[in-house]
Amino acid sequence: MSGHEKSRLLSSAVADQRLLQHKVKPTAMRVLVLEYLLTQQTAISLNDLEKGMQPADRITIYRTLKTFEQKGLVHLIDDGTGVHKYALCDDACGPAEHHDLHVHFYCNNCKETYCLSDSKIPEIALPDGFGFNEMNLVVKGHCDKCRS
Amino acid sequence: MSGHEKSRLLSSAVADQRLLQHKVKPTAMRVLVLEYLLTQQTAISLNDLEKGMQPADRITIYRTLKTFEQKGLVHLIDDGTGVHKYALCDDACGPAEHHDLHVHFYCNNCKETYCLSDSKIPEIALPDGFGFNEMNLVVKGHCDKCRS
DNA sequence: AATTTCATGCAATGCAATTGCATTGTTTCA
DNA sequence: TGAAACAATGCAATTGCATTGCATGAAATT
Repeated sequence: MSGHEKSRLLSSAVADQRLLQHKVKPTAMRVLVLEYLLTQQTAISLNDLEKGMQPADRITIYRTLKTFEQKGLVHLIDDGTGVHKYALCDDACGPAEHHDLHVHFYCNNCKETYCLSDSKIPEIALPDGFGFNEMNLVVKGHCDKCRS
Repeated sequence: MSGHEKSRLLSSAVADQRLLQHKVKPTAMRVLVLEYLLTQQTAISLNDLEKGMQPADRITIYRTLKTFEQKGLVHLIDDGTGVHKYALCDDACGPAEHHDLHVHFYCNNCKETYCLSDSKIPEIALPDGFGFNEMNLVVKGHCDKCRS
């Protein structure tokens, strides 16, 4: 390991830890992506991620996110805009299943997508014979910043 | 008006009525699309609509659906598959707003998308400062046909 | 050191939504 | 009625994004 590598690892011990916990090999790229995600308050698209951490290859980021998703670090959000958004999972998420059954909020004004971790999705009464597996609830409106 | 045209109009009085109610000029194309939609039990994609009523131009169907949506005849459903689905609205829908705050159900087995008109979306508690406008709730699982 | 496995980067593909433009049909109005 | 204005249609082309193929490079394992 080079000196540069070592110092990088030291400065990103948190990210490394998190990667290792989820059995993801902490490469430079992955640490960078994870660190960037850690700075975000809202979900982010591949495009914005690419812009924010240039120079970095779009496809590599894409595959990194896919790996993160499979290992339970990140969940993919479909907010209805047509473009995928990504956000860090709670610690409780693992490779087998995501525990992100929370509400997502899309602000029609600033176009940001929030994870409302505290707003749980209530029970829905389904017609007879229908069996529940997963669900996706997106609320749209104006966020706190855009209303004040 | 030709005899053929007249008989067509007579046989599709229901569709014509519905179009006129929503201030949509009942052209041949629009009547055909609406009649096809009336036969559907589940939401349908542009692709399937095109296949089902060939020969008909894909783009024209697309724009017809867009018109229907704007006039409150049809609502567009984002079921998370990435392709848009369309379904007829309740009579209560108008041009200004859609009253389709019902749950949509996607069957992971038969890939059909249902409008669960009777399952209303419950109140969601949002964080302070967040204002509600619209919402989209998609439940996924297995439908009644695929479980029996 | 050699082999294998994994990560990365670039190019290319695929799919669906959407737009531009020319043509045709329909309404309006003098 | 006839011409102008407008709306609907059809075809071609474009866009935007997700996704895959393939070749190179790095890392781990023996």
